[in-house]
Amino acid sequence: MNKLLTVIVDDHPIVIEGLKTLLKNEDNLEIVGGFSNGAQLLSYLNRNPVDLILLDVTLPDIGGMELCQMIKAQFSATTILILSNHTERSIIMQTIQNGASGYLLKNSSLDELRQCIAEAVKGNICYSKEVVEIISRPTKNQLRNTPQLTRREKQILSLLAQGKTSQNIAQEFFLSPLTVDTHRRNLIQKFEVKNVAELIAAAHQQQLL
Amino acid sequence: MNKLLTVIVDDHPIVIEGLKTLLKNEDNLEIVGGFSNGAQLLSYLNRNPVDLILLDVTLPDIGGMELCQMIKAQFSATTILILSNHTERSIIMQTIQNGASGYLLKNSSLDELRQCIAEAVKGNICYSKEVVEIISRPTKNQLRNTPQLTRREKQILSLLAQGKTSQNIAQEFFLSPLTVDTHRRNLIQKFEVKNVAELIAAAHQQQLL
DNA sequence: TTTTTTCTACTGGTTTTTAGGTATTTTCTA
DNA sequence: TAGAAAATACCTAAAAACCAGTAGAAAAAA
Repeated sequence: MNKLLTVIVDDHPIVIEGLKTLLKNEDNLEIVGGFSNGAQLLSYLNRNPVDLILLDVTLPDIGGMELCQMIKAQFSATTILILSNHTERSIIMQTIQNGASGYLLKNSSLDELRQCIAEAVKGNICYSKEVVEIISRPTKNQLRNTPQLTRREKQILSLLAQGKTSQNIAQEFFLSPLTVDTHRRNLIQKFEVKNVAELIAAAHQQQLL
Repeated sequence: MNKLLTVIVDDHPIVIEGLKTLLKNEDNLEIVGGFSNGAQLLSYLNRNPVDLILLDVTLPDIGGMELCQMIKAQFSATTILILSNHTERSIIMQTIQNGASGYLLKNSSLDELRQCIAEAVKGNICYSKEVVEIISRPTKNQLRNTPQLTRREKQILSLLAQGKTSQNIAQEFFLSPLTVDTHRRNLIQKFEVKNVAELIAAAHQQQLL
């Protein structure tokens, strides 16, 4: 079996060097490059085959998220492992949504790194222990103030998210526009937001849309 | 080591029976119950300890998503594995966001099921092969019509999602409200939506917020 | 340095939302 | 079956959003 052609992308040269040293004795992979920004990485990918990318999310020129998407769009066979210090749930979830095969914190052990690499190239998705902890603990915000919505309110919320006006909605449900208005106002009250725009954002954050 | 106390929740009794039969020879787990709706499950959980739940997302009384959240809020030690036929990316991602430890399609092999259970109780998150495939392929929709936003537009989009009015935004950026209005209109055009509410929804779907 | 894009700002008019309420009927549910 | 919750509907008036344009200055790209 060929060695995994691996590149490291991080804006701290020290991290790149550290990883190179840590991984140089692994007999199943070979570090073929280290880059400190997204542009360098992309230009390398265009000229050379790469199996695995260890990617930091904070880069000087481009967000890791976008980069992730771009790489996956062009080089879908390449596996991406995120290596980051961000402990926010939403960021972790986003990287996976954008095609990453795993997420590790930078203080992960070499063992964890090894294991995740192994899983990732097998096609699985893998997180380090702490990351799983973050993912599985429900955001306090999320569960605490999730308003209890009635059936009608849910229906109307969903149509509002489709850009419908009160009149449109009223027609769909054979209601008076004034009624829809009332529901809309109750929604805004329940979510404690200022207007429909913020309402949609809040509803989205709480997975209600 | 004690056997894993496992319950199965599915609205098709046949599936419950099938799983019971398949898993009855596993020596590390014991099926202690099978339920066909969410209410039954919750009432059982309130009286009995359960380590693992094999959960279908489509139930007659309550959505699997909500159920997942509720279980995790009350019984955080219980591991949830989703067993479903839905192949939509968004649904899969949501279950994980709601605290599930994995996702399997119902046509998964017994081996995959075994492996996922093992991973899940170890605290990892695990998907069957097909599911990983679904997750890693970028939604065509998502990449295709993601509009290219300018710096200002991004800033304004984000404030709109916070329920700010054009005047508020104008003040924050020392601009004329009319200018903000223009940007807002350009955003609505670029996203091909009808108003700000739909704009926020669209932006959210494309991970721009 | 020219060209293009982005940012800025305006006019004028229409539609919709938002904020303050009130009130009746229907539907759960205890 | 009584009481609570939900759904329905209305009024008024101000505020904000939306539509359809135009156009100069600044910044970035070619």
